[in-house]
Amino acid sequence: MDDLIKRFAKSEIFSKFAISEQEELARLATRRVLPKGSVLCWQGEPWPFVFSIVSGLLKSVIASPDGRNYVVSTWGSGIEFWGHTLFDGDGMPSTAEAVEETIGHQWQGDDVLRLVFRNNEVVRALLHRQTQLIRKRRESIYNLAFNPVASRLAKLIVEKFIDVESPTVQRDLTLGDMASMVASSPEVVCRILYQFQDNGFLHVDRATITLRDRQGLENMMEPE
Amino acid sequence: MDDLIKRFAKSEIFSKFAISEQEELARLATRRVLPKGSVLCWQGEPWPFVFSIVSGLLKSVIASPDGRNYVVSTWGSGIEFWGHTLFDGDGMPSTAEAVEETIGHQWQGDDVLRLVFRNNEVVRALLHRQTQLIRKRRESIYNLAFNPVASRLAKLIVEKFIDVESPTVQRDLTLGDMASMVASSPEVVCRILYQFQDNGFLHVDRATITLRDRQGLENMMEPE
DNA sequence: TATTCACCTTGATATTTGTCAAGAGCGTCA
DNA sequence: TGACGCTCTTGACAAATATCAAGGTGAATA
Repeated sequence: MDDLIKRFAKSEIFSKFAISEQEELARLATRRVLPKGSVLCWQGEPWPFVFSIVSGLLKSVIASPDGRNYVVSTWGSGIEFWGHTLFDGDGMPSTAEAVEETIGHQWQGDDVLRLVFRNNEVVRALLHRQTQLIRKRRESIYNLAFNPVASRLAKLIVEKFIDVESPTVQRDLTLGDMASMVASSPEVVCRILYQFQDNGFLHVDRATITLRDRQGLENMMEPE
Repeated sequence: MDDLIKRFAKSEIFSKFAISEQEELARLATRRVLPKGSVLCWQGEPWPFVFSIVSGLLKSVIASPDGRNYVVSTWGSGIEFWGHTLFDGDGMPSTAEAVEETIGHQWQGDDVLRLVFRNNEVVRALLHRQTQLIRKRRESIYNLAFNPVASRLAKLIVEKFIDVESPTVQRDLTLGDMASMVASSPEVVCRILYQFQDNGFLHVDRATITLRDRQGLENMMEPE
C-alpha cells in the first residue's frame, strides 16, 4: 500500500492529490494481473474504470468489420488508462489488450472522480492529459493523411530504437503486428523493411533488426 | 448582453454556470467578426482563448510541408472552440480559418478557466467535451486507416444532406475543398463523384448535386 | 463584347498499395 | 527425429490513388 502511494508520486495526475486523498485511493485500489493476450475492455462496451499500469504493456486497437485492425496507441508502465465511459457514459472506442503479462491497479471510476472533483490541481492535470491525447490522435491523423506507409514504418522503427543503447534489437513484433500499427499489410511491411536495408538504413534478418543509419531513417519520416 | 446569456443556455458547457457566473462571463466577452478567409489561430502558435461561434463556420486544418492540407474538423454556430494551449501551454495543432464570415465572442482563457474551476458541473461538462473530441479524432483515424477515398467521400456527402429538406444542393465546396476533407486530390474526387452518378446515387452537374439514392451512398460508407 | 481566371472534367500514365500464392526458415512437441 | 504450425520472404498480379496535361465552362471584369 505504501508502495502504491510511492507510485502516485510519479503519476502526472495522481501526484496532484493530497496525501489523505492518496491514502483513500490506495485503499480503494484493486490489484489486477492481465495475462498476455487478455482483454481489459472491449470496443463498444462501457468501461467506467481507471487502470494504472505497474508493469507490462497494453495496446488499444480498433477493428474494422472485415477483420483488419489498427493499433491506435500503446500504454506502458507508469501510465493510467481512464475509460472514456467515465466521462460520457458511452462504450469504449477501442479494445485494450495486454501485449504481454500486465500488472496494475484498477478503480471504480466513480470512486476516483469523486476525489478528482475535490481538487482543482487534479482536474487541471486531467484536462491536460485529455488534451495531450487529442494531440496524439491528431498526429496519427497527420500521418495517415499525408505520409506513405514507408514513412509511418520508419517512424515506428525509429521510436523502437529510442532509449535503446544497442543498435541491434530483437524483432519482437511480427510483421502483422507492425502492419496493424501503420495501417498496412504484413507483405508490404516486409518489403519496405528490405527496401530500408537496400538504402543502408538498417540490416534486417529473420530475428533481429540492426540500425545502421538513424538519420537516413528519420529523413524517411517526413517525405519532401 | 442579455442576448449573450440567452445563448449560454444552449451551450453544453456554459449552461452549467450559475447565473452570476454567466453574468461575469458576459461582461468579459469580446465580440469579434472574422471576415471570410481570415484566420483565428495559426498552427504552431499558442492560442489561450475560448471562442464561441454565434454565426458562420470555421474549419481546423493541418498543413503538410509540401502544401497539402487536411480539414480535421469544422465548427458551426453554437459551439465553442477552446484552444488546446489553455490546457497545456503548447502551440495549436492546426490553423482555424473562417470558411465564411463568422461572428462570435472571445474570452481570455484564464478568465474562463478561473470560473470553470469553481464549478464542478462545468468541469464535468468540459471533460465530457474533451472526451467527445477524442472520439471524433478516432473516427477520423478509423476512416483514414480502413476506408477508401470513395467511402470517405460518400460519408462527406451524406453528412452534407443531413437536415436538408431538398434533394438538390448547391456545390458550395470546390473539388479542392472536398479533397482536403477526405485526404485526396481534386481529380480523384471529381471522378468518384461521377462514379456515384453512374451508380445512380446522385446526379452531378457543374453547379449542383442532387441526391438520388441515399441508402446507396450510405452503403458506400462502410465497404464490406 | 472580349478577356481573364478559377474551377471543372477527362484522358493517359505513373506510383503506391493490396492481394494471392508458393516456398523457406525455425521453433515446438509428440 | 520428424511432422506441424507459424511466421517470413518473394514473385506475380490487381486495384487504388496520384499526377500531369489538356481542354471546357461560366462568372466576373475591363
